[in-house]
Amino acid sequence: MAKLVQKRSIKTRERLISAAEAIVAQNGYNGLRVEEVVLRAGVAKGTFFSHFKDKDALMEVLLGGQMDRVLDDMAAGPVPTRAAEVASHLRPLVDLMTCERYVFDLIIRHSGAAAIEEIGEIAMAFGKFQAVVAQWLNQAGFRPSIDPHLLAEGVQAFAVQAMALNFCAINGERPLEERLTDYLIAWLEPEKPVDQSRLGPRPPKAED
Amino acid sequence: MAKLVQKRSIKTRERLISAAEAIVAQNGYNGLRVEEVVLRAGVAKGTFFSHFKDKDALMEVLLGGQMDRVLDDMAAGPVPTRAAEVASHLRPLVDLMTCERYVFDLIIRHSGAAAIEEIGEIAMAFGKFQAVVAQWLNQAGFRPSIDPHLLAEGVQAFAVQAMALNFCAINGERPLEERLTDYLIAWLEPEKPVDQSRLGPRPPKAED
Amino acid sequence: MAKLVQKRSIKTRERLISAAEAIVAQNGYNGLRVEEVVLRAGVAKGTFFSHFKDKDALMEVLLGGQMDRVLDDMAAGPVPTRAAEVASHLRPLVDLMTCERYVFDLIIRHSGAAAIEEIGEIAMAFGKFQAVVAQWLNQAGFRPSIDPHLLAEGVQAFAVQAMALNFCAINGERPLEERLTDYLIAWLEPEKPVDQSRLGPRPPKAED
Amino acid sequence: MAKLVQKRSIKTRERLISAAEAIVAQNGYNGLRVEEVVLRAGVAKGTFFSHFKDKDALMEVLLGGQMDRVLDDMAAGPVPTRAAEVASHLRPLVDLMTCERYVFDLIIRHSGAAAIEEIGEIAMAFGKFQAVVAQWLNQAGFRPSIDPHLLAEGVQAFAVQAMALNFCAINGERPLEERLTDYLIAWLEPEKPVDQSRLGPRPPKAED
DNA sequence: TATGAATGAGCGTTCATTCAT
DNA sequence: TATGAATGAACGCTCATTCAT
Repeated sequence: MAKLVQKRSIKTRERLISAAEAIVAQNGYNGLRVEEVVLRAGVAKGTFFSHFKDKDALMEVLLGGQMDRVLDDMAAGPVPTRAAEVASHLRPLVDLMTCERYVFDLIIRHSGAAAIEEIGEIAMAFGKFQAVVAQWLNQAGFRPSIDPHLLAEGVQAFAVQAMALNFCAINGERPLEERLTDYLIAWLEPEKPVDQSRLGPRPPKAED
Repeated sequence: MAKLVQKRSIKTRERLISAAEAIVAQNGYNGLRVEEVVLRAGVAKGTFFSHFKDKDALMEVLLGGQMDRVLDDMAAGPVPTRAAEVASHLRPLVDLMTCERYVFDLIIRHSGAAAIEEIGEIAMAFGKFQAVVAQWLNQAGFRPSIDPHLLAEGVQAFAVQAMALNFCAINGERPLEERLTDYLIAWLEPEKPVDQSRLGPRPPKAED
Repeated sequence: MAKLVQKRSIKTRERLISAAEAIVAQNGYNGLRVEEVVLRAGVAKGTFFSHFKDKDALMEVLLGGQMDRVLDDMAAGPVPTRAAEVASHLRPLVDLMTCERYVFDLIIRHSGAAAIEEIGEIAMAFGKFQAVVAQWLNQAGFRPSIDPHLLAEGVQAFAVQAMALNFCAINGERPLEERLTDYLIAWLEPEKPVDQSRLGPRPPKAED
Repeated sequence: MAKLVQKRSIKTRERLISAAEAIVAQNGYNGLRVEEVVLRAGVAKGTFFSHFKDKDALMEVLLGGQMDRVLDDMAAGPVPTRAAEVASHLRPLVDLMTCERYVFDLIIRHSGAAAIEEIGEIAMAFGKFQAVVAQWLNQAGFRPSIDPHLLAEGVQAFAVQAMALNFCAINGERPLEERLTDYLIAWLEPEKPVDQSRLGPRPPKAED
């Protein structure tokens, strides 16, 4: 009996999420309106807010879920063996995170949990991301003297940086993946420096 | 006459900025309301928007100015010669950027210019940051085989990452600077890997 | 110029009130929705709340205005010379206050100002009511040994009591005005006691 | 078995009431939420509504019970022989009714029954109040030419008026009992008019 | 009786930004 | 430039009450 009641609740939650996903498919994440979600799900507004603290909480579930699926694919796929491959393997996640400026901002804002009780889906996804990448780097044998978790944090830092710069028209010329590749080569394969000619004209320097 | 008008205009702008600074001192950046700014400055709301394109433009002036001052100090100070020193030299900038979550988000959002015509104070400050750090790294001779500008971008990426993690209760134990130092050692002194025992509790060591 | 701007504001306020009055005429006070008011007035919701603190504030203006008009008529009309006349002269105000249960409750709730700065239209109307009635009683020479203001307060007390009882099905048989008349005779003409047969069968008493 | 169920039912009802009383003690009547009541009582929300028609029904039980106890004390106590004594004897009831604005409004709203079947605890308490006061007035011999029940209704009207005015900051200076005393002197002892100087600051007098 | 998820309908808020004067 | 009323488009909230199980 208690279970039946719970089932109803779970069903409602799923209907809300499905409705939201349908709207996102049409209008994008930024185009999602709580009003429309409850309309499509056929539930009352109050019901929405008894399932999700606020709109962001729904967003967390939606985006966290997407990230999770992408990360599962990444984890299931082949292990990249070179820095450039790491960059290209990150593509699906990067594409998701940069599909909308709104999405990028939201994910970054939720990338860490403000409190241990508040670990949301996105923060969890970032944890998983760290684990997957650390596993990759470990297996591929990148910089074995460095803790793979530290390396993985660096990969995240560079990925975020590359994505952030990608939203700037000023840096728009440079493809995101190319920029990320350069970062990762320098980070993961420090002994094999980036081809400097790619960086554009450079003032002569003493040590050059 | 034109001059008089200009003078009045400049004065108004200054009054708006002063008012804003006073409010920030009281309520923080996040607590700043345009309403209150114009109230304190004794002008109409519309006047605000004839001086600043939008609220963010004011924020840019306030925060960009702060960053600028900090960067000038950094540039005028001694050049760090080891990764750990780089981390500690970044302290003032890091402190400014992490004084409020709102400030961090805002600065990150404005760290790159959306368009070439729209380069704001914050984006400029990041340009300066890049220049200062590249200069440091160049002079200190970190990883000479790598373009100092790429290295500097990495320093920025790691600083941002360390700051972002600092906002998470989950990672709260670890001091920001310690974390950043580890990043920078691995990034700037790849041949001298991070001491892995630092990731947990750490006994004092002779070479410290 | 400042005046012109104010004029716009006054016009908007008037349009809100007119719209509200039209709705009340259709659906009653209880059927008034803020949403519909702004729709009819053709203004934004935010505008409503910059003119009225909340829905009750609008209600105060509407009902306070109505009360005011009724009281002006009362003041302009002839002075009642007997208690029964006082009761009948109060009719228009009583009718207004009992037109809806919602109205009665609201008026009672706002009949006194919670703070001196918060004197609303309804509280003011009650002040005026006191003045009008005191004037009546004074001119008519009711109980000259008693302060007319005290007498007027009593009239208010009895009127409210009669109205309150009128909302109870249990007391519904007795017409409001009849009940009020009995009260007022006993209050304003104590030497001329109420006809006791009107009160229904009564147990015999020693002093009867 | 039926008895067992009844017992359980009665116990549940009692737990609900106890929980409500505890909450009232903490947060006042106005701060009582059905949610919290069921939480404290350890039952489901629906259970509440199978014991009480609605929230007001609970309030009736709580407040009606309080009023009842107060009225029993009043009935058991000595009979007031002068108007001023009536006012002071009403004190406990007045205190209860004015402990919160919410309580006053609620009691007034329930002071009469909407229908004969719907006579609630509060309406019953008012019936009792009428009986007690009528008995007092009859025994004390106030205005013997007037039906004590009419007199008692007047006492209620004046008490309510005095309480209502007491909630207004505007009339805040004047103590409730003093005001009520003046009303009752004029109502119950019409031949002995209120000393008009009492309306302002008042010198001590011999006959007091 | 007991359960607790769902309801619902409107209120009030937010506050940067616009625009007619 | 200056004014300040008006905008707007959701969001979030309220919370007693209902109802299917």
